[in-house]
Amino acid sequence: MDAIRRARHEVLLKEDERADSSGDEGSCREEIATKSRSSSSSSSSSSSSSSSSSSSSSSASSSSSSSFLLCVGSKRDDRKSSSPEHGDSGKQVVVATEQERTAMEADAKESSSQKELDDQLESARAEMGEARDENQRLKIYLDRIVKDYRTLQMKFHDITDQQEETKKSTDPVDDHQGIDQHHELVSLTLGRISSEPKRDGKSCKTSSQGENHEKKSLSRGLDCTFEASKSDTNETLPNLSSVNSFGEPKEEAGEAWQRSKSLKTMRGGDDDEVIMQQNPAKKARVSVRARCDTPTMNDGCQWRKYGQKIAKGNPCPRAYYRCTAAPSCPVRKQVQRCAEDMTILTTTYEGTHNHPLPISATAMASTTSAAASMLLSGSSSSSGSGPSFNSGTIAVDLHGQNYYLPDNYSKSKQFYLSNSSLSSSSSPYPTITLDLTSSPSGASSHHFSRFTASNYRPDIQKFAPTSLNFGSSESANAMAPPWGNGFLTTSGQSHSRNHLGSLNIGRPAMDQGNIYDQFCMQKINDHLAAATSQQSQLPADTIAAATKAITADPSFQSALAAALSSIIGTGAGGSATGAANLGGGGNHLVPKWGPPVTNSFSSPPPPNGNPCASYFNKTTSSQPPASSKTIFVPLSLPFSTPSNAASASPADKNDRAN
DNA sequence: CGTGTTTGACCAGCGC
DNA sequence: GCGCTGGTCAAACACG
Repeated sequence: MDAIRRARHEVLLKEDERADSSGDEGSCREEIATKSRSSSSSSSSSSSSSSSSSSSSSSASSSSSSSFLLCVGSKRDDRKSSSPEHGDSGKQVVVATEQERTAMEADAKESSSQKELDDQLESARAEMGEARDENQRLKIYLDRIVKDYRTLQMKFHDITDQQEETKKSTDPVDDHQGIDQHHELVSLTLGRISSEPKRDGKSCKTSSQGENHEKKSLSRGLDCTFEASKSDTNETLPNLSSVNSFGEPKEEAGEAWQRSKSLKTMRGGDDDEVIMQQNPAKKARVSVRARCDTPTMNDGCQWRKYGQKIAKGNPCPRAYYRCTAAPSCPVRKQVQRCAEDMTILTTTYEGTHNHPLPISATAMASTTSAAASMLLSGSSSSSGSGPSFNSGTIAVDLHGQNYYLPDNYSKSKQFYLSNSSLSSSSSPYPTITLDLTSSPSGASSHHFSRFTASNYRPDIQKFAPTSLNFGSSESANAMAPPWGNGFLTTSGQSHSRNHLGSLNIGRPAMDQGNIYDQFCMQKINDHLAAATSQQSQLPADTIAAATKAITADPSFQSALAAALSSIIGTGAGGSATGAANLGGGGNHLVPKWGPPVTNSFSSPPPPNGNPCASYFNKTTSSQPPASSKTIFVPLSLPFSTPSNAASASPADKNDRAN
């Protein structure tokens, strides 16, 4: 009781402190104090008629409630102490009985009020417990961060020491090795270093400076916990609390884009400018390669073309689009056809929408955001690619869903920063490529997308292809492909029907009213998060583990079946309504199954001669600077990939049949 | 007339 | 400093 009272008093004191302070610290204590404040204010409002919403200040109301609590205790003590007085004398007895009667009446009144107080105490106790738990969680999280930081710091020192030793021991003429090691160090710099050898050479020239810079970058990245990258100049640290609390990392890419716009294009207003100055350095691009006959993939967003260029090395023009769903939306995309296979459309997204998206656009937005987050977080975590790098998690916020990826996830080197895996080799942005043009072959793979983040290290060729199997081949056959062309750009209505059965990194798009999709994706995501959080020894198998977890869940399977039936049942209803971006293919609502493709790194091109796969093989193997790593991550990307001759999947047939 | 596209010009970054 | 390239702007144009 005493402890509770003390704790409550502490809470109230904190409330007073909060009332006094400006509240810009954003620390854990502040958060708890905030929580306690809300709880205490609610309890105080229930206890007394003068609620906190009245004209009296919050501190006054809180102090009154605290004194009230103390008063209750004293009354109880008075009652106990007054009882022995009853049997002293007859007169006193009469007086005592009268007193007792009045006391009884008072007791009756008090008992009711005491009940209320007990309730309040109970609630306060519960609130305190919650606050304590929250505090505990935050403490654990903070400890983890500090631990990670120290571990990485030690690792960094080890690496630098090793580099020094090797530099001393090896022939100084052996520049290549030095460069390689520098690459290794560069990988610690959270991905802002270009892969171009010239720059590396330049970095080697100023090795000491480079090391300092790298250390600085690393430390800064660690300070920000999950910040992916930093530019070289004058960046300010982002709001730590916002990063650590996983609140809205959504804005990161958008802010990055704002920075990329440079000063001349600050038309977006003061807010954007402030944002740009606050968080200037994060830049992640997500490239999506998909077969698409239409001029652009239909990802559900509204885009306005603002430019077109003939990029070097590709006769196909590159189109520049800007999101027009909101005037200040920083998201842009570049659309370019693959030079070697004109059916492949490469869409590069930059930024994150700062506005509510139509349901039809959430899948792409979530996926790209997730990929960008993975890229960024993976880049920061890939700094610990050394063998002894351990501990720590990567948080990937997928539109409100936080995933904690163990460090082994990053240790598997599944995600890399890159200049770009696209033809724009000079792009300094980390780019992750989601290849939806093909899927791995094999019994366990049917419609998997390829999730590729190209690496800026050509000397590293560690591939960790991982395929996700959602179960038996029958169930896989029953599953619709992750990308269909149900998404309409301008209609704002979702007609997605074909994003089941695939692992959606982000929040899935869904038919309005089709909760099965969401449920399934939620299931998948949850399972993936659970599986990845449990992985410890075999990072390359973690997704497979997640798959196991997914497929092992009968509820998921039933939900999947329900979703499928729902999709099939309502499939005919989802018709294209002539989205502007859909072009001639807008009428085709046939889901597309990617042709079976084997692992592009270890296996020959697919038998059907998928040019995209061959292209990707080229990009990954024959092009030295673009060594990429690919894992098979089924993505729920409902692009419009209409009218494709290669589309002959069972789901396709089903769709046509319906 | 409003909206979106086209396209030449412009600008910045980078390498030589 | 110059040229190249990517990215963006904005006037002109097209379309419904």
